[in-house]
Amino acid sequence: MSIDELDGRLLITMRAHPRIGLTELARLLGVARGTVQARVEKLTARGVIADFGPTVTPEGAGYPILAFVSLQIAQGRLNEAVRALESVPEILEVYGTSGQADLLCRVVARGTPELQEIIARILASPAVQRTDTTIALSIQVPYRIEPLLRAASG
Amino acid sequence: MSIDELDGRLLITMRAHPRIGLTELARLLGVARGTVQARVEKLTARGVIADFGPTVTPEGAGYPILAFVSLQIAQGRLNEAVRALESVPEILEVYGTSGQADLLCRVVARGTPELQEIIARILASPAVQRTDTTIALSIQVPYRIEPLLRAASG
DNA sequence: GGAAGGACTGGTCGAATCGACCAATCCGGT
DNA sequence: ACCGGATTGGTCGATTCGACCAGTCCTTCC
Repeated sequence: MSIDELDGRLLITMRAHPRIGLTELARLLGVARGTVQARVEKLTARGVIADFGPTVTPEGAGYPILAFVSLQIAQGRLNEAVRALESVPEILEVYGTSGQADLLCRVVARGTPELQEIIARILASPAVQRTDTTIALSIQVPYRIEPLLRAASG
Repeated sequence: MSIDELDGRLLITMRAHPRIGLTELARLLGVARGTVQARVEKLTARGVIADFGPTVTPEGAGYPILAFVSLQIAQGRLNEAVRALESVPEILEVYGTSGQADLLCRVVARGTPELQEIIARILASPAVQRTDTTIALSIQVPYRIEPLLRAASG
């Protein structure tokens, strides 16, 4: 269920050099190319590597506003609420949560007026009782996974 | 600052077929290969495509617990707090926020006991006054970017 | 109206990589 | 001691990349 030291170095190196070939990757890691090939296949099969696709940033695509919206849902209407949220493309991910709120949504928008529209659209669902919006004013630590990989494998 | 229809189809196709070559990609999109090549270069230069590296899932790497921790920071000690958070590998991203809290952290852990340790480590910084932890109990909508790309370009 | 610049097209070229094989070796667990 | 999985080091053909090139189309500017 976890990753070993070679897996960690492999993932870190692949992320640092995205276009690297298996041949040079094996050279950097100090192992045979077949080994690298087998490891990558396993990591992909186990779901450690979700995909190799390009990482698209919403900011770059014209959505500079980021907000976290927590929702309180009417009893027994969770699925109905989730279906409504799924239909909003600006909602990037939704988690069921512990605590005061029931759902937590990561939302992006082209601007603050559009953010207001999106929140209004969320509230339009009768399953949603209350919303609480937190706007991300600044990025203090950009998303990173390398330190975790080092900690998990080193 | 935005993306056009061809950019949108390009990104969606690249994410759907990560290992696709420029040749077949151009064929699928119905444009010349040189065009695809130029578009990809521009999207990368503009930051729309952050990287081509593999997407590593914390769950797969042995960190099944996901939580959002909001922090209240002592006046004028924001940078000090951020430095402390940076040193914790399980903290994947941190945003400065509006509202009651000052910072919002995305945290992963191997288990709930370790999560408690991480929160304790966060509170160990004198710049951090109060924490409020929300655990993600379920994934209602997994992270997605394709609907946004369709909306942005279509 | 005409000129200029950029984007797109369709083609070719050599270098490099991939993915698949193979037999031999190493290591841990039974 | 034995067995099986993992790793190694090597080769093979097919595919792709990245760089060229000249020509056409469209938009913008003079």
